[in-house]
Amino acid sequence: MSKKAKFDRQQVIENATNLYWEKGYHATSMRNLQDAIDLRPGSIYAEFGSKDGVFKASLEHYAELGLTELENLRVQSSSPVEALKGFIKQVVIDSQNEAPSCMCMLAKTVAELTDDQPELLSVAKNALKSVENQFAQLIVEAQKKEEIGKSKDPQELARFLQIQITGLRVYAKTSDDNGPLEKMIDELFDHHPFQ
Amino acid sequence: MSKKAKFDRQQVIENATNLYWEKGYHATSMRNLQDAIDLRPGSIYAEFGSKDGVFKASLEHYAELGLTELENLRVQSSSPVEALKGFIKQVVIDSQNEAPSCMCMLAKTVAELTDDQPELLSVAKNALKSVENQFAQLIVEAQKKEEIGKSKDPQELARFLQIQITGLRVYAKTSDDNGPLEKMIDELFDHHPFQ
DNA sequence: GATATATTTGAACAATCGCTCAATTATTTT
DNA sequence: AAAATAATTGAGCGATTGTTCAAATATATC
Repeated sequence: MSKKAKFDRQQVIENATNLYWEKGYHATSMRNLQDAIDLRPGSIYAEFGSKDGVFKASLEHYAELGLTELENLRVQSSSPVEALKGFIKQVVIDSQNEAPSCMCMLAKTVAELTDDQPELLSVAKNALKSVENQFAQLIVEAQKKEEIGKSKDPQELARFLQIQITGLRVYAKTSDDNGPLEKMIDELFDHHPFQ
Repeated sequence: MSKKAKFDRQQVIENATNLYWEKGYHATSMRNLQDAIDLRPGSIYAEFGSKDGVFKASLEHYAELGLTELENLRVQSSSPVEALKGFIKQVVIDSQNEAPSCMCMLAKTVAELTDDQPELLSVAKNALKSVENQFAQLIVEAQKKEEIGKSKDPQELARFLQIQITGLRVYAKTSDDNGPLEKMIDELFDHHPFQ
């Protein structure tokens, strides 16, 4: 005695993520969103509650995307350091052609939002921390395989990588010459604080 | 036979900059702006033409602020490297308490805007490049004083610093522990690519 | 002090904002 | 097929957006 047929929630979130990722939180209107995910207001508000609700779901989906990609690269490669390097090359270099924005959606959100949106800001910060923790885990693994010195602090190295990625991605948006960036990525693990 | 008395243009731009710097381009409305700079629409549009016009003036003022601050630090210090380090500490650490936002307004703008605002995006990119060039100039000076090896490419080192600053400032917004960041800044010039 | 002229004011424009909800549609159970 | 119920629709709410402009105001010249 009810109607079950529904839109594909995963597909809706994916489309919403791509739009928010490209335009950012404030520049994306609910009408932009309605077009992008092909849903009428009633359905959106029944499912997500508000514009913020859709954005929150998008942030979480985006973070999940990144973590999954990192896992995939880890499985494909026999070396944790190679997986990390591959991930960084992908987000800094490849994302310029493929992704909705060459910016990291989480960093972009942290940069854009203020304390007027404390919950969304918190979601973005926590997601960045999750990625950092995943980095640290791969670094621990690399230490076990003697790819990285065992005296190094994994969390410190992971934080260092986060900072490099954020800096590199913003810089990539200001420049059309990837050469210097690729070189920086290639050399990332060959010097301090890794060596 | 005319009326000359006018608002203080410099003060108006300064107030506009502080608001835009804090809230970003899209989250700042013309009415927010009217309140912050205490001008009615007619005066604003007569002077700046549009919301974009005010933002452009703010970006240019912000860039000028940074370049001036860098020059001041250079004069105060006998060492170009110390001036650079002081500048970085100021924007990454001190800005958290003092500035409208701990983010760099230029990086924040590059991160937020898309090709829908090509001119504003271009102004922000060019301003970042100006700062980078100023870094390079200080590095050349440091090489003459043997503070940095003469074999190093000043533009490459300047680019490296820009990337570090951007990464560090975004990270600072996600974390409340400045300790690791201060340590990173202190060690910045002691390793590759500087040494 | 009268006149001319530039500046400043604030009401108001059309468009869009996030969001609501009565009405319609589609599915499942009886 | 009828009844029950959940999902979907889209018109439209009040508020806010960037911007305009006629009217009011203030200053410089005569």
